[in-house]
Amino acid sequence: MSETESLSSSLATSLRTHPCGALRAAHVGESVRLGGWVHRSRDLGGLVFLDLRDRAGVVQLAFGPDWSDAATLSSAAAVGVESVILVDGIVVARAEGQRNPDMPTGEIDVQVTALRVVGPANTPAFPVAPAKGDKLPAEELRLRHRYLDLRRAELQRNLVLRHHLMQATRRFLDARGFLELETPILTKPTPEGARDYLVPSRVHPGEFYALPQSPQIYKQLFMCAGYDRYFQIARCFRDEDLRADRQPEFTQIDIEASFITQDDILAMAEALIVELWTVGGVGTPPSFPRMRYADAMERYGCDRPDLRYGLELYDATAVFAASDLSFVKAAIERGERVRGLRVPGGATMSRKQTDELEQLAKGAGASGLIVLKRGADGLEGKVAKFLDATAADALALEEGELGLYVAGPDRISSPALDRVRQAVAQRLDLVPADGHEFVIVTDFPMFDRDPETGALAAVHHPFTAPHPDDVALLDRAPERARALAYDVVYNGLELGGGSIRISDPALQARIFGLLGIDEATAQARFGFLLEALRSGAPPHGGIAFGLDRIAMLLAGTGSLRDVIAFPKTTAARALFEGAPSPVPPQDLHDLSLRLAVRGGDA
RNA sequence: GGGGGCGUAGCUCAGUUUGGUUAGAGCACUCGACUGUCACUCGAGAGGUCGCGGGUUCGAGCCCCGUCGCUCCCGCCA
Repeated sequence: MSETESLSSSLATSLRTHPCGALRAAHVGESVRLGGWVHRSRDLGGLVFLDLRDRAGVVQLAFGPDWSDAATLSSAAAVGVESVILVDGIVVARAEGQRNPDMPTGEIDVQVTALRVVGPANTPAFPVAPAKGDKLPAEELRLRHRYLDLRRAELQRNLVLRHHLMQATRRFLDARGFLELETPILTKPTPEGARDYLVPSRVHPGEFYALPQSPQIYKQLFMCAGYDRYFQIARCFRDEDLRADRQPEFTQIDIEASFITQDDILAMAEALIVELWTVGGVGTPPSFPRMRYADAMERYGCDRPDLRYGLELYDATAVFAASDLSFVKAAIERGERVRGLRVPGGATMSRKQTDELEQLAKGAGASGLIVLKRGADGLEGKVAKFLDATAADALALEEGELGLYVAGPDRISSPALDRVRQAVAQRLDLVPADGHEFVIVTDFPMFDRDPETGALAAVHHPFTAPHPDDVALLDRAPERARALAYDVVYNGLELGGGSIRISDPALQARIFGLLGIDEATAQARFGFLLEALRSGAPPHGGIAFGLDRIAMLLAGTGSLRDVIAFPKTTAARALFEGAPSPVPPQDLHDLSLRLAVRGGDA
């Protein structure tokens, strides 16, 4: 309401006195001039009604012989939907029985005395005004005619929300002394793990810029330069395959600060998220629980656990070690474990449903899924006969419960049980629709080891500081060393993450060494960061949030395409403009490029 | 890179199971009627490369092969 009121005065121009959606009973008697799109029209013969729409809302225009001349009346009857018109008229109160309680402007009409069609519209490719029961047109059409899709109330709401989230972010960070600083779009190929988008240099034949996957190195340079609180609503680019929640160009709320600890960053990050969720109309607790990575993996099999429901994992190795299941005993003798979860009420699941769960577990690499139900007479299931009478109690299975177990190394059983847990929660409808469960996961490992090559890779990125207690582990058992890295998790989704960075050049060199990056390579790839670290680097760290995903969650939509004005398709195409596209041979020549594939009809 | 779904009028869909006359419906559109509608109503009309290419067949929207587009998922995305 307050937004509509403030729009009312600020949107007045030489061509209009009010935005359409702002008119109310208080305006009755005023002469107004309006501009907008014809939302719908109803021609009753002697009377014509047009619904006029702008971004503030919809108002009904009334045309009639007592106040409109014949020419105005006939052009009102003839104008097509989605045409842009300018009208002069008088705001009148509607008679009893003619009011529309479903419209904010439903108390009044604008009796039009003059009409000008300034932007006639062809019949739109798909309807902008929703009819009850109408399905959305195909995504392809919506993208191809994006200017029409963006006219729809739903997308306007989403983009307005996105705007408010961005402004709230700027206010919040500005108030805390953060400087909004920009970083280049044409950059050097980055140490991130995703593929880079490359841009050929005309001036330097054979050389390329990369579009940034994130401003990571630049924000550290800002810290070294003494700009001790930085933020940016930064566009990032990654040339990887798309998903409903993944676009090749996306926006991060990128934050970095100096002279801080992990707790400082996380307190600030919590407060920002609380602010954004408030803007989105969703209440949150003032601070979020913390969970160590190792605990998250042990209890949920996942580094971003969904805490809206229980179904925690537990260790059942001892029970199965006492069984006659040879394949399980063999696994246990190899030092592996049996872990699983109890599903209250799960004994009602059909064989077909539990088979599907097993397929999920196998799809995640597990060799199988042990399914046990506790009925009135004890354990049921394919392997029940290999377990003794005390097993049900030892497994803590109550009557009516389903137990699901995976034997194997944790690196297999965790992801398998994670999938099973999520699937069970969905099938049994255990996920509360209005649940809002945050958790901050800390103490991520520094490295993981490539199972084939045995090489270490940075879990976060190569500039992440090790946990001070684990520095000694770096040489002895680097895969056990924890990092000062953290993620903010909401309903099982990663909102953002970050780390404390290495500010000691000697330590940074050591980490590069562990990652197999030799000095020459390090110098070539990010020498300028190393030099900065050697030139007086403050302790610093930061965090980055996915703005698109946050907007998507708060808008209540399942697709990033609904909160991005001009998104790409899953094949990374922009259908409205037809990008990417072949370029004329001359352009390639100027860039010293020759195509190895034949490119289109250019 | 792999797997699933979808593609028929401007839009949303039916028709494909079991090949057989001229491919239908609702909305939108055009024309006509209508002075209080708000998804106006009523009457009439126009509108089709069944995504594209090839094949099987006397005959293909329907079966087969290929291909393109959109979408969901796996891989991938520190």
